[in-house]
Amino acid sequence: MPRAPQDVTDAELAILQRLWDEGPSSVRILAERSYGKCNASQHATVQKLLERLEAKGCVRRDRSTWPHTFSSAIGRDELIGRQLQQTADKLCAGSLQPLISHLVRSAKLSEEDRQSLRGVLANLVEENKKNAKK
Amino acid sequence: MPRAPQDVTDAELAILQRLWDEGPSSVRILAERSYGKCNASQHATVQKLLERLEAKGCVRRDRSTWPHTFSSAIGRDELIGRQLQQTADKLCAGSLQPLISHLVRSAKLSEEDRQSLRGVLANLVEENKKNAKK
DNA sequence: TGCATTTCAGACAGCACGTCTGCATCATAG
DNA sequence: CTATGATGCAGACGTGCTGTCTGAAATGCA
Repeated sequence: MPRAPQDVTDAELAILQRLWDEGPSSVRILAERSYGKCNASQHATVQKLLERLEAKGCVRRDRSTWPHTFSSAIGRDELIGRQLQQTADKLCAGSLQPLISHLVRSAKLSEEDRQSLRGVLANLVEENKKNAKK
Repeated sequence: MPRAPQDVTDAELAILQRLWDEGPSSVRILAERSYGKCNASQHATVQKLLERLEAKGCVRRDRSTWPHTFSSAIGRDELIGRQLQQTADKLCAGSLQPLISHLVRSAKLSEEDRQSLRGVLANLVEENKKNAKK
């Protein structure tokens, strides 16, 4: 049984983080921020990672500029969701509920965290009522 | 930069699931449940996976019986926690809070789910008050 | 003792992933 | 237009993980 490739690799993630933090960039900018005074092969490495990220739909490439400008196609939050769904698939038959209850039970929540959670829950109840009405 | 090995591999996880579902077992039982009428090499494969799981502290081996009896050393919930912490480390600088808020916001929660969540939250508040008192 | 089962150590192939090389392409200066 | 330097692109490579497999030693039993 062959192994399944990861959706976003560690090195790829490092690039994504930079795009999230610093916005659209060229390959050179990204490479220099990562390596500092990058040489040719390091430059090519970053380019390859971007190419793979683009193939995975995680990065957009603007070919109208020169050099090309890369920007993230998914947000941090979206990637979090994918990762969570992945662990849910592996460990909970796809259900996210066990993850939630685990987190709420085990995580050290600050008072603000609990407040915001209660708020979100209340909103959910509201929306639910609306949906039920119509 | 070398890649980091996974903590629990897919094939290893399949073995763990069986131990969780069916309790302590011998290698043969596990192999037959996985392959059905397993041959020698499949038997050895399961053995190797158990050996690696033991090295990772996920499986206990009782060498006083013959054949050895294997049982899971960690629960499903504990592994969930490890996975969650891992994604938190990668995407949220180690904080679990963003994971919680993402789940509560995005997941399709049933009415019971929300009820139980509210209950857990209330309990947390209670405990917090107690801790604050003493 | 002979036989079947299990354990153990190690080898192996396939592949993911990060890296690197060579060449084509483009923009700009002179 | 040509020279020059930066960039894009396609593909190869090494390392090491992962699942699988082989062979021999160890164990229990008739």
